[in-house]
Amino acid sequence: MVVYATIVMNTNLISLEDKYNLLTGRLFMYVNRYLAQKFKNNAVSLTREQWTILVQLWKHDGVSQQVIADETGRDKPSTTRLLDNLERDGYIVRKPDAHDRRLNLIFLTEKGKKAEKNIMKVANEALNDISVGLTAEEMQTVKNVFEKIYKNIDTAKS
Amino acid sequence: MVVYATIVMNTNLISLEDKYNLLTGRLFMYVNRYLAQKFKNNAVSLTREQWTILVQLWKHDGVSQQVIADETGRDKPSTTRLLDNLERDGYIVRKPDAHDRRLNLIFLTEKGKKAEKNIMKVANEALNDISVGLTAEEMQTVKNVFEKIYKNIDTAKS
DNA sequence: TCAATTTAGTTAGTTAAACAACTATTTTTT
DNA sequence: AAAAAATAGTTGTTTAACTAACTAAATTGA
Repeated sequence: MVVYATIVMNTNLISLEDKYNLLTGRLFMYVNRYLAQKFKNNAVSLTREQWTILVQLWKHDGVSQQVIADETGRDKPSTTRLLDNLERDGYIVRKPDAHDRRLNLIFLTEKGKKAEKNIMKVANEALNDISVGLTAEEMQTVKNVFEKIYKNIDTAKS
Repeated sequence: MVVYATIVMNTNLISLEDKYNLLTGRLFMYVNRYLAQKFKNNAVSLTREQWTILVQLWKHDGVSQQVIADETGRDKPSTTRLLDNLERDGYIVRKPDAHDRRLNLIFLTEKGKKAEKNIMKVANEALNDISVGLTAEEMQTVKNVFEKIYKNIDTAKS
């Protein structure tokens, strides 16, 4: 009886309640909401999703939509529509690739390039606001846990 | 110079890159996708969001929409529409409160009650799949970090 | 008591994610 | 070289989040 209980505990140390609370997206809903508020209060008219695309483009633009989709973990239709809105709002332009006519290469406009400094200032403030009091050790653990979960999902899928 | 660098490091031990990667919703997107896939493969025709509402109702039904909104961290319009779909699909019914005619009380139907066992079996499998190899200590740290972030957001808002 | 405020819920409009189905182009295979 | 398969991107449809504006009912407070 005691032995059995021990075995169960060793293979499943974490309550379903905990897993439920940690993995079902509430934190991200709140973080998203906070970032949106922060953007709004600082006259940054971008969504979090648009911002994640721009973050990639500020590292390197002139890449295809598929590259951006992969870098941001989205599917193609979601990426198409995010880029539609970023193009409409003048942050990016699509240019057909000269060597492979299936590809659109995505370039930042002047507006898109100039926006980086202020937007990242606001975004970094938001990230700092919400991570007050976190230690490097805690952050490392969270990072490891997230990595494990990514791998678990990848394993389970196949 | 060295002193200054030390001060900066002590108050900001965590890289922006790390904060960005951990707090911008990618894990959640993948978890959501995995849960949706698991539901589909097991003939559970619910979204993650609908499921989180049912989880609350399985604990106690007969509560108002506002209570459900608060319990699941959503605003009222989102809750209204999730309940619209759950009602359309026969999992719940709305009944006006006899004592306060502003309130709709939400009750599980027979279908809603009977669905619990199978749906939670599938959901728990998914939660177990993605948390393979996590230790209780890691989980506790993640829990603490999430709590800190909740508090930070709450503080920063006001 | 009755006007003002608060609370509960809905509706409208925008953005985004998912899947499926589609076109156009390139690459592979035979 | 031509058919088949793979790749890039778009469009349509459903679900869900957010904000703002709205109706109805209850509470408050002058």
